[in-house]
Amino acid sequence: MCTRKILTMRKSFLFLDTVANKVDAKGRVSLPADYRAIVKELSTEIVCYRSLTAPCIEGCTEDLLEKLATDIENSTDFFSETQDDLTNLIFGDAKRFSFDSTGRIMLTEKLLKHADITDTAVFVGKGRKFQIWSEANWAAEEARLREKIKLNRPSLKEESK
Amino acid sequence: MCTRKILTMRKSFLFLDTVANKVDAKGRVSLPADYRAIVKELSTEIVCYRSLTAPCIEGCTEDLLEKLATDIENSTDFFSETQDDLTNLIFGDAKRFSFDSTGRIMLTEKLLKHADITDTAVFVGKGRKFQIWSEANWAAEEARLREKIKLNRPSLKEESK
DNA sequence: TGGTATAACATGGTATTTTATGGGAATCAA
DNA sequence: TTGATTCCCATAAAATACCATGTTATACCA
Repeated sequence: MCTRKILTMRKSFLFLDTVANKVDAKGRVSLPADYRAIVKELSTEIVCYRSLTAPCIEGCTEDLLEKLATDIENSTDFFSETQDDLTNLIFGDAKRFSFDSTGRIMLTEKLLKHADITDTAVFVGKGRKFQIWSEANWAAEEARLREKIKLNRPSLKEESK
Repeated sequence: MCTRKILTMRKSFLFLDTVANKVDAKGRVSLPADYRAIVKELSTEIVCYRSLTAPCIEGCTEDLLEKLATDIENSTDFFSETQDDLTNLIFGDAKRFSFDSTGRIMLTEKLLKHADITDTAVFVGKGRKFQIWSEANWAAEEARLREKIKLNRPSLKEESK
């Protein structure tokens, strides 16, 4: 409630945190309350699509896709042909999801299957976007990321010593 | 109180000092008054996440993360793999914390555990960020830091002698 | 300068509100 | 009808706002 008020005044629209919510028999999942606050504030909608690179669902506000589309329109050189292809894939796959009065969305079979999600959906904030993972896949992914950071930033390793 | 006035007039928004506050059974801790003044002044919120390099919690204003999100957006392309990994780690772990009318935030189990905090949280200012340590871990860390400085800057050793 | 009144703060406790989640009725399409 | 989707209600747990108190720090005055 406090959050909502502050979001009303400011412009901070970051998807944060990691939340695990249950997927019930009907396929319903609660969108984390913080995420809902963002959607309401921006008067936009949630859009989800299969991640192109990982076994997870990716989501963002429709606003962001709008921005992406505009960027592509306006600059021919900024986006490579490959990226253009990727964009087509995303737009083709993306679907709009609105939540009911209790804050739940209903993910499709296609998405759930791509992410190996059966009974629990893990929402992972990514700033302007977020991802939805199965518990097992996310555990593996997080481990991979933390390992990678250690290797790529020896200076950090040094500091922690 | 004097602090607040100065903050109002100047643009000095540094987290300073070291303050030890109690963590109650529910995980509530008073955010140091000076820190709260900064948050209010900037009309932002506090965001905390597990330090990547040390057994402590790290915190900053949401503004700072906003800036980071924008920088990442602009510096790399929409589909960059590095961007993907980085954003997952940072934003996925970060959580927004708003304090109640008495100035307390409620830290999560995950964060407290990472920092070995049970009953006392030590807030350590770091300028734009701050850290939260357990008493024991902070004592060790401070000793380590002071020792390191001595070795790296013999001139200081000379003076203190 | 010293002493006292005042305000701010940390902290324990309690009440109220959100939120996640299960289940049922209503709506709609095949 | 059947199967699925949307809407609404109920509830338990968790998060949040609010109240009260002792203590400390600050401001004020003699």
